[in-house]
Amino acid sequence: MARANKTKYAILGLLSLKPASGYDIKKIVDESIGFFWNENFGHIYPILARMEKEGLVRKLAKESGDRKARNVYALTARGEREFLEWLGEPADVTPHRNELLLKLFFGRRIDRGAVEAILAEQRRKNQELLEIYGGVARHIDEVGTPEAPYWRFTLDYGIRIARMHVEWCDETLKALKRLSSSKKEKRS
Amino acid sequence: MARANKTKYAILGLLSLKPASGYDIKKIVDESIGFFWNENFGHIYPILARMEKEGLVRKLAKESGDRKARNVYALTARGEREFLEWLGEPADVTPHRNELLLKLFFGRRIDRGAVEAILAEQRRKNQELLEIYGGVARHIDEVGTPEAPYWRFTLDYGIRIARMHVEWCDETLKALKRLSSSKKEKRS
DNA sequence: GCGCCCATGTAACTAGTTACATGATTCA
DNA sequence: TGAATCATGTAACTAGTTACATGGGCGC
Repeated sequence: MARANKTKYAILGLLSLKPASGYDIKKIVDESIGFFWNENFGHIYPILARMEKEGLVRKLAKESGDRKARNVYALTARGEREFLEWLGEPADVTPHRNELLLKLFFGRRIDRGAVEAILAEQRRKNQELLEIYGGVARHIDEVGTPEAPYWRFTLDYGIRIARMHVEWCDETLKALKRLSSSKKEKRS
Repeated sequence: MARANKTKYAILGLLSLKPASGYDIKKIVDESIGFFWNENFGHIYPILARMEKEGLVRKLAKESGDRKARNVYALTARGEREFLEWLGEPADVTPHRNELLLKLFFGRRIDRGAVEAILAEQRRKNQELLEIYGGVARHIDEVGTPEAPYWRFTLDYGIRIARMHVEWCDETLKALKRLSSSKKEKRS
């Protein structure tokens, strides 16, 4: 049920908002969905070419200026259909492969201080994210386009997850301290 | 700084707990860290072979029974060193590529009901996870091995994230309803 | 003229998935 | 005897990353 080639759907989605070049796509990804998505040129260009062959996207005529070899793509009807089909399907759960948890799972193999350092660093980074997100939220609320509520939902998700990280780090750090002290008590 | 080939470190970590075969590794992953990690045979076997060539793991002598071609691997000193080195480094933030958020970002392109269905399904699956985790928590608390606290930390993370999902789904569903009603008001 | 951003692309590689082939053991 | 599980592995593939090559346009 879950589909592979997520890059394809991300590109179809962005093109469904407005026509864009490969370069644009990369920029839009970085600037607007960068906190939960990434793409790179080495993948975007070949995939655009393939999608054109498959009739999902088409190259628009060069802009009047024609100043450069800018290949601007737009969705075709088939591309639109395929995008909407994917969009209506339920999304995967199971965000697999969490390296932080993998490290923590093996945490007993290093000294407590090292584990604490990892958690502290994680907490710091997420606190940082929270501050950035605050600014983004203000920005979204200002624009007020019809898409804005949906963008706001994704941002809320990001905020909640960062907050959850901070809280979990705090709790885990506390629990580690308790671990240490109960060890000491046993020794005495 | 962030290292690729996460499978390698997962395998080194598991072997650091006790020697195991490729088959064992797959089973351990599924049964104990399956909620945040996955591996498959087609990757495990080649990578074990490669690590043996690199001197990170070594094949133990066949067990006395010798009943079968079971290749049991153990860490070498070098493997141990490499594992600990990785373990001490801070973990990545940025859990990239969240398909749920990608869909939601484009949510305005489908009707409200379809978005609600996606969220409801997501909520349901996470509620389900929460129940499973409850059982796992009891299990961990019973065993009481020295590793148990660390395993408990990873599980707490899973619980928090599932809870966060449920809450966020609820809030987002509410917000969607508000969106609908404000549209209607404007129309009247 | 130099550095920076725009812009497209290819090549080489690594990681990871899926499907398949093979055969032993265990137990109902 | 036949299904389930144990056990190893290969082949073919897809996705995704990194590094590189190339060149135009713009502003200082």
